[in-house]
Amino acid sequence: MALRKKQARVTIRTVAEDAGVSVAAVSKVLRNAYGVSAELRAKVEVSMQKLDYRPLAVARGMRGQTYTLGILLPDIRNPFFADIMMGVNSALERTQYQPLLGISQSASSIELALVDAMNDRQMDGLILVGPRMLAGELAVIAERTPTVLIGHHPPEQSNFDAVNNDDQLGATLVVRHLAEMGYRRIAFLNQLLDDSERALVTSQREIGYLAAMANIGLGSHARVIRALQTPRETQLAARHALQSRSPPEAIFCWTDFIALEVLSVARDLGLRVPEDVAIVGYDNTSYCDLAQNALTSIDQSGQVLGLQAARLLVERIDGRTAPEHFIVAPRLVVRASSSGARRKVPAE
Amino acid sequence: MALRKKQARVTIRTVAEDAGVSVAAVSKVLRNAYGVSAELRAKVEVSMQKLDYRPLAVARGMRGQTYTLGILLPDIRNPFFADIMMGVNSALERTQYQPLLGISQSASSIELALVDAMNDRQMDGLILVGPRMLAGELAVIAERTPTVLIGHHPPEQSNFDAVNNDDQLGATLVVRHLAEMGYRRIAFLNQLLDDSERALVTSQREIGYLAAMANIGLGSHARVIRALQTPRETQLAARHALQSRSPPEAIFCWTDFIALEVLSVARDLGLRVPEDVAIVGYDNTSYCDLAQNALTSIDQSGQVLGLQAARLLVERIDGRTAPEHFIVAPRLVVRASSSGARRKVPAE
DNA sequence: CTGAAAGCGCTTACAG
DNA sequence: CTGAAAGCGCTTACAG
Repeated sequence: MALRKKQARVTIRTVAEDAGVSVAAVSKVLRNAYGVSAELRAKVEVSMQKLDYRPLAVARGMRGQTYTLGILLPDIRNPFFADIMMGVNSALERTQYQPLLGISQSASSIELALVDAMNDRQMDGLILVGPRMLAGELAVIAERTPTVLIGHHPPEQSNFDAVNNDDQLGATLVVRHLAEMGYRRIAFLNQLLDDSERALVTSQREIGYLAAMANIGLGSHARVIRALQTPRETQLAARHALQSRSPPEAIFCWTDFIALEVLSVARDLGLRVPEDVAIVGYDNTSYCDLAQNALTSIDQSGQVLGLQAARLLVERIDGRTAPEHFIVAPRLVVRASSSGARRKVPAE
Repeated sequence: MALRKKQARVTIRTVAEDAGVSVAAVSKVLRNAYGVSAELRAKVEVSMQKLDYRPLAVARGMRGQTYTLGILLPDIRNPFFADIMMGVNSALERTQYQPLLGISQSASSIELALVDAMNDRQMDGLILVGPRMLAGELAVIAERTPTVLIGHHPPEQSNFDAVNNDDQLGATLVVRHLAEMGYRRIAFLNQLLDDSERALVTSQREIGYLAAMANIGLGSHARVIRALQTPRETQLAARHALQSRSPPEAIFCWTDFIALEVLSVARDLGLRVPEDVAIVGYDNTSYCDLAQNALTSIDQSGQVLGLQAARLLVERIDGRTAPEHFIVAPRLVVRASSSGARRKVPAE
């Protein structure tokens, strides 16, 4: 008298029997494989519909694909990643692929463990957002599973695809804008990184920042502040810089998220923004638009990045091996945090 | 000459041969099943280590568990969910379970599709955060898969567990606080919901708000504003309310996220906060602490909610069937957005 | 305590 | 174009 759960699952075999065809035939219809007549396909589709058949991804994965894509996010707190996910979702909407997310909390050890966990679950492909891993580790991962990176500038030759905005250009746009507004002591607030992380977008922004400062003759005013990306460490670094003997006139932060913390510190110190100090972020997340923030930022079109990454990944799963690198142009969005103040143009 | 990929995967059979035992024995060690001698276990563990064996979750799932838990988030943009995830992760850290996230964008149709996708992937259990589904749909889901809800108050009898903060009490704390500060025309800004969504936390907050207003004699001042949770709709509703003939003196928003939009509108309208209008949120997310927001809010300990949900889910997977409902006490965190103004205590 | 065999629900060659 | 059979890597009864 086994009552519930005993309503025998609808499998590919049930469908085959109902349609009066072989199991292999149903499998072919499922995969849109070639070599099935229109009539057979129609019969099978009717039965699938009637029986409300759902293929078990886990079983498909034993021989073929799981139709599951693993998305690795460093940090769910940064709203920029929501934009990326919107793009990924819309690219995958009409496909059989289902994106599933893992959160690494920006720790490379967790990243590696997550990739292992995703491999154990036979993900068909991986999108890694801002990974902290070493180049060698990335190569090993991509060797096994089709992989696309977002926010990580790859070496010349790689076995994965990459999608980025032009981070050096983005930083250049910020520096030029601030210089035009009359700011000279422009600092860059970056994450605390080690040498293995030069490929990260934030390093690229730093390179662009330093080059732009030099190019417009402000090289001697360039100053990079580094802090772990916790609120506490960020605030300490900002407070320290703003209270130093020769405080920056403007602080360009590697992401909006951090810029909001700096804005908070400036307010706490009684500084006027942008009169006493200008603040600029990166990513143009939704928070920039709020009147209490009015944060100048660089729009790098997170949605486009996500969409392109998903598109490239599916291509790669389908067999492409030549690496592609998709680059989006950054766009400066000026708001009150860096504009409107009456500053005199620097003497020189 | 098949070169790469041909390095034959290490399977349970490889391990069995290496250890000189049966495949079944390795499986038992893997599952910590009873009936294996210490020596056999030791031998197997040495071989697993040596061969760097990783069981394929997908294959395990064919007969047993996949050791994968599906977490359904309505919206990755609300930073409150990051707190929940920290709790989930820490509860699962030392287990074999891997949480994987799906984002529903607050649409019940996507929620249902996501649950289907997760079932196709044989998730061992589900944590649904703030689901919009109907009670009947939830019951069907929980019948099939062990399920825990966060932020959704369940009916008396249910076949799933629930973890919540006491939303009615939270709303009461806010109303009392605002009344004490001298505000009388206190409005509540809620989502636009239909009747089937009474179980949602926001509805519970509304009930608590209305009851508290009545209890302290402000019933005639109670006013519920409803808006879709897009920035645009939220701003329109806030603007409309604040510019009406008898604008609210305080606006209590169902979540921080929305309160920040209202704060922005108030600033845009040239209103002083909290002198002209007080604003209060819910969730006490990290943004509340920023000086430019200084948002009074209710802390409902997202981390604790996530931790307890994961704990209850594992218990349920292990066989518990009696439903549990875990409730966290809300805590009011007062900041400048509702305090510090010199308001006279209401006449009566 | 230990192991040989069947089976989970699919896909993949391979015949017909 | 169609199908019977083997197999993916595990777990589950069931014998021994």
